Parts: sequence; structure tokens; C-alpha cells
Amino acid sequence: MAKAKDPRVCSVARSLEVVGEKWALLAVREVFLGNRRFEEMVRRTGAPRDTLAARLRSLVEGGILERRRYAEHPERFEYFLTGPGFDLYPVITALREWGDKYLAGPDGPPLLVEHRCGNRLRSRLVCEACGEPIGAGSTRFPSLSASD
Amino acid sequence: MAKAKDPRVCSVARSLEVVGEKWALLAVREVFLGNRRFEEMVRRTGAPRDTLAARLRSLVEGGILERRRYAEHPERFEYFLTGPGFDLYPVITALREWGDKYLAGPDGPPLLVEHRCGNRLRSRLVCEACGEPIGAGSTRFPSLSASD
DNA sequence: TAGGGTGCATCCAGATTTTGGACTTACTCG
DNA sequence: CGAGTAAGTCCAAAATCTGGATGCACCCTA
Repeated sequence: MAKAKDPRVCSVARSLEVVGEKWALLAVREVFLGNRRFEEMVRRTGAPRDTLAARLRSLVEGGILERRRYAEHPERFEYFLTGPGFDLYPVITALREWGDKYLAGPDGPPLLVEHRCGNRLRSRLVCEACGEPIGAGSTRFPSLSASD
Repeated sequence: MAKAKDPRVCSVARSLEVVGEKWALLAVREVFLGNRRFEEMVRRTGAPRDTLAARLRSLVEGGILERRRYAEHPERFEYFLTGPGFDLYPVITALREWGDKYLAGPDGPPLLVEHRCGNRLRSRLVCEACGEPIGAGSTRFPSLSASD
């Protein structure tokens, strides 16, 4: 069965439709770091202005960012994280940690992150129910048949 | 200072250079789900063949996947996760959970994931050092100056 | 041994995106 | 007055993505 094209219905795929593009996620990163303005984002992400403008539009449309006017006349805008945008924190953190681990140069991770507790941040994914760590081996997909 | 273009040196950006593309991450997802062959990945991701072929090449080159021959003569290959590839699990999980939360249709999350403990998987990010949850508000960037 | 199916890959041409630089507009500052 | 800033937009060239067709080397079955 399942002969022809049959793309998986999947939350990963859906998420990637909204934030699965380099400049989109880097824009979100900037907002997390406190840079809310277009010019600053261009500078710190390195994105082409057109591309960044398009991404910001679609992030606003997708409900990840909110665009607020902070000046009239020359109309000027800032971007803020919405609730859903805020919840992208684990995605960004996971990507940062992966990069810290596998792509750091000899100088080590380029951006130091410190947890409230005072230690350098290293994160772990745990199950909300039982508190045990989650890894690729500790999860099952009960709805998947063998051919999936 | 920091007048002109000055893209941030950043692990998030570096990670996105390697896996920051929809089809790349969906290919990795398929391998996590146990689908290791090209044809199957085309089918389940919906990616164009050429694009998927290019992504697989770059994932192999980037050390995320390993390409192993499983048949000679008609040479046939399978893709396996390397160590670094395996460590992308938190990235995929974070994306899936975000999608489950914000993009699920009326039927709820399309793919059920169950933790070893028997509960439906909901993950939480905690600090390895102190065990407390990590959120956008609980981390600091000691190396960042005000203008960053 | 012909016919049909599978699996990986490549070629192509057209459509879409991305890119960087120049430009616009309306201020503010010195 | 001239320079600078901010948030874009405009543009044309370059790069990339896309889907369909094609090739190839098997395997299986009748």
C-alpha cells in the first residue's frame, strides 16, 4: 500500500513551513536577544534587506512576531515576540547547543549563555510526566505501522 | 560602533547552515523514524527528488548522516544517523512539540509520541547543572554588551 | 524470456527566490 | 545646511527549486 507520494502529516513539517528558514529563525533569535528593529536585524543577521522584510512579514502573519509602531511620521516599527514566538525558545536553544557542540571553533562557543543558577547553560530534555531524560531511544510511536 | 554589516558569530546561525532547510530536517526526521532509503524519503517527505538528493549529499558531507551501501551492482544505499545526527533529536522534538501546540488541526497532533514511561510525550527543557526549567527569562548572556 | 515493478540517480527547462546595491522618505542632530 | 538614521522598496542578475522524463540495473513471475 501507500504507493505514490504520500507526505507525512507531521508537526515538524508544519513548524518548518512557518519557521523553517534560516533568516526567519535568525530574526527570531535577534528578538530574543533584544534587537527589535529592522535595521539592527539586518546588521546582526547579515540577511538581505528584501529577504528579511519578507520573513518579518510572514512571521507576523504566522503569529510569531507582533509589529508595533513606535514612531509616527516617519513610521517606525518594532517587532515583539508573541506567546507562540516565545515558545520557540527551546527550538533556538536546541540549535544553539548543537552548534556549540559540533561547530564551535577552537575558541569554543561564540556566545556564552548562563542559567539563572550561575552555571554555563547546558540543557537537557526531560519528560514532563516522569522527569526522566528523553532520547531517541526512549520514545515510541504507537500510531506508526511497520511500513511507516 | 559596529556601524556596517556585522553578522553575529553564532551557533544558531552555524547550525542553520547545515540543517536549516526544510527538506534537510525532514530527511533527518525520516531517518529517526526508521526510513533510511531514498525512495521512501521522497515519498514520505514530499521533497522533489533532485532537492532531496542534494540535501542528502550535504547532510553526509556535514557529518549528520552516513551513507552505507546495502547492495552492489545496482548500487543501493541507506542513510544512517551519525553521532551528531543523533544529537539533533532535541531540535526535531522541539519543532514537533511547537507544531503540536500551535499548528495542530481539530484532530490534535498528527503523530503520537509516547515516552518510555507510558505517557504521551511532553518535553521540558531543564538546566543540566541545577535541574530547574529553562525559559527565555531564566538565562543571561554575560558576554553581550548593551548595544548587542 | 518478456513484461512489470523497484530503487537510485540524473537531466532538463521553467518557475520561483534570493541577493546586494541603489533609492525613497521623513525626520533629527550639530 | 549637510550628514545621519530608520524602515523599508525597487530592480535586475544570479541562484535555487521544482516536477516530469529518462536511464539503468536489477528482481520476480509467468
